[in-house]
Amino acid sequence: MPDHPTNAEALHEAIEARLRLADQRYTSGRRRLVSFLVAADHPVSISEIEAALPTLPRSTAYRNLVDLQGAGVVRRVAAGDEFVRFELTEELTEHHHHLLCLHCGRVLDVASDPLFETAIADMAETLAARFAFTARDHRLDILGRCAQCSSDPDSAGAP
Amino acid sequence: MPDHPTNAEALHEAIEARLRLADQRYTSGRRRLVSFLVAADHPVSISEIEAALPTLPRSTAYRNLVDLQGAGVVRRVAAGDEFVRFELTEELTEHHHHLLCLHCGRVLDVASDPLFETAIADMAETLAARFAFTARDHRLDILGRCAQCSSDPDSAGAP
DNA sequence: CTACTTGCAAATGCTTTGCAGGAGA
DNA sequence: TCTCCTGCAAAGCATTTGCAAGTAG
Repeated sequence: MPDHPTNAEALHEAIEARLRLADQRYTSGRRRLVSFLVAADHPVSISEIEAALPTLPRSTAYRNLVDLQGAGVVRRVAAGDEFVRFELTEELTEHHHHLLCLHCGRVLDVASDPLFETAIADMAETLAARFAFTARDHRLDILGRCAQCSSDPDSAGAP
Repeated sequence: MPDHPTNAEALHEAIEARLRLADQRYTSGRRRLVSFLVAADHPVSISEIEAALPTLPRSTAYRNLVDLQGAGVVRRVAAGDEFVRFELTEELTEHHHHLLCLHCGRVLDVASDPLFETAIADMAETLAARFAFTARDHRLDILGRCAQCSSDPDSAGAP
């Protein structure tokens, strides 16, 4: 029984509510942008957004992403060591980790599971304690080679 | 018995060797830059480098960092969601993770330990398998609040 | 000597911003 | 109708590059 929105309608309502709290509106442009983020099962780059929503000017996309971040709807993802990407915050989706393909730059979402999460949180706590650091969250990225790049050695470039 | 260089001299020799392999020279400027990375116990940003090595022009610093990356001496670190930072590769230091202060942006290195590493590697393997992804490495970032920012609520800004 | 490096300045390219018109509530 | 949003064009900035001089080997 997660406290996450469980269907598309509830999700959009939750997003609209968050925007309202920030005195912002859930316009059709923003809705298209968010819908794209929802449909993608991975963090998306600006160029993916541009390709998917050709009628949404870049400057508007950037500005919307800033606003959506401010409202706690979207967060930046520092992917490989390359491009900035965006995804819905975990309050709207679920906690997950990322698989980063070192070959093509693809980023995949992978759900963790409660056992792993407990173990990771414990480790994080232990490591943080050494520096009197207060752990609030963690991020686990797995670097390697995706299925496509394993079977097709010639593919290259970020998706 | 790590296969990492264990003292400063051996470290610089290892670095010089790597540069040679890439037909590059370990000039005094590069040595100063590397020494700064070694002395820092955390990933450093361009502005930190600039402050520490005022006589090293930015363009040269950038170019050196690119070359050092190519030689496997340095790697980029996508820290919080903010600035690019650089650190020595783990072949020259040791595997470690990062504590990211959400308040001031500070990034601290924290060594892991074999038990944790085994556990994390197993998890990574399990999660990767779900996508036929070949895990090669992992990255664990712990997000929270550093000791300084916990005691002094007013501090702000990246170091 | 020959090839790699450096420093300056100019160019790039992503991201942000100013402003006037348009849209949401 | 008041406030927020959008689009275009211009501005900002971190990073990269061209080129001529410097330097390591």
